[in-house]
Amino acid sequence: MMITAQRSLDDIFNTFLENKKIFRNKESLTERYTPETIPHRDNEIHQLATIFAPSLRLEKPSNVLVFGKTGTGKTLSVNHVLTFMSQKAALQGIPVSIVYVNCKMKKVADTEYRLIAEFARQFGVSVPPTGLPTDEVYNLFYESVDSKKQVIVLILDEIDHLISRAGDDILYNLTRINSSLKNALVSFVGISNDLRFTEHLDARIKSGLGEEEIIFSPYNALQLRDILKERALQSFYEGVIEDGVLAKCAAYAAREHGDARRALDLLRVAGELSEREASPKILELHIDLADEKVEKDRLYEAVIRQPKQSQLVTYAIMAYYEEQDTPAFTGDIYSIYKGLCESLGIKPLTQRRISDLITELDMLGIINAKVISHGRYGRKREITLSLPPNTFSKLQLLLKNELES
DNA sequence: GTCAATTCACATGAAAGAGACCACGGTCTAGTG
DNA sequence: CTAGACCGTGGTCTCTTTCATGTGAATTGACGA
Repeated sequence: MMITAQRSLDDIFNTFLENKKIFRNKESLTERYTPETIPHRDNEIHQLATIFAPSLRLEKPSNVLVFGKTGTGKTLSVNHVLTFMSQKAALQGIPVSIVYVNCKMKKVADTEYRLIAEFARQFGVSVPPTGLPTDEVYNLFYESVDSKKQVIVLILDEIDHLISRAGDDILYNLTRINSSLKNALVSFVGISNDLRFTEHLDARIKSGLGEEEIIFSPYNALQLRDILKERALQSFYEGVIEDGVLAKCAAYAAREHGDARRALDLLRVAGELSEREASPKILELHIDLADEKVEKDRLYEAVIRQPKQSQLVTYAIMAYYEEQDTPAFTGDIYSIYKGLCESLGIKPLTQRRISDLITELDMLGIINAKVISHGRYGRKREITLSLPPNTFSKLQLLLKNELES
């Protein structure tokens, strides 16, 4: 990167043109891409298919909960099975509809109202983004769906997110939808990243929603390598990948928790890096660089996208560590934060709120916060920055600009 | 020395408020024939 | 007479504040050996 910055523009474009390209089709390394086959998921796919088969006879399939860490192919497999099934149903003239909703999408489906509204919308009813009572939206949904006998499968991706934001009443209402419908049959697929997600649920909901449960275990390094091999075939030209690169990439991703998405990300970024360097091949070195870059970009991105108050807190934490080596506690951070607010002319939030913001930053991986009891000296959160040291100053500058604007 | 009570400095929960957004229905106004 | 502008009401949603309760080990102080 540093090298390219010093070369003249002409040079850069020339080398880019002259160089043999590395990517054949970058698309197949991105998240949007749906592969034809899903390696190492035969069992799960088989289970899913068995569960949903009854819908082809217009019987209500069981509700399913699908668990697994990110990048283990949950969404992919579910979509794969259900699209296949709906195509088959369409051929035979069987009324089966599949609706997919990602509950994590902000402003789309992260509250009860929006979720039902989104369902209704997918069935062709126009629902205003706000303003209606929630049961009104339920009624609109019922009307749109109940006109004829049909099977409907609602996929709720990242359902744990919905629950944590909006409580589990939603699920209770959802599981009772069938009793309000005369013709249509509705069943649910809940997809969750959190394995312990059902622990906090009401028992009735748990049994209602989780009639069947499927667990997607993480990929191991070997399986990841298979996946990478397959995708690499489509996305890169032949011979541009040095031996051992895929294995290393797989090993890096397996080190986290067998996240295929991350593995593909790494490979893509490594490809981009080597292309930029005008290297004819992707080398193992590029995987290392990519690993660093992916992590760094994620951090920057996360910090920049925070609302102003969270950024202020982050800034306060960095300011603290500029002065001190001892670990920071909530009280320390709060007083720095208050000082910052004063100098910027912003009304400071209460400590209660800051405490929550710190928890959020921790979950995003921007900082580490651990509750430690210091006995007589209280129970505090020990806050440390989880930044590689070389990113510190850059991030600080970035934040400063952001805050001043 | 041992043990339970105390204590600190917050963490964590619950509830409710503020302010933004929006739909709907009713009322008012200006323009039209 | 009617289309459009303009309220008022009631709804959701996010971010906060307020009030209340919980927490875990260092410290304290009573107790007995």
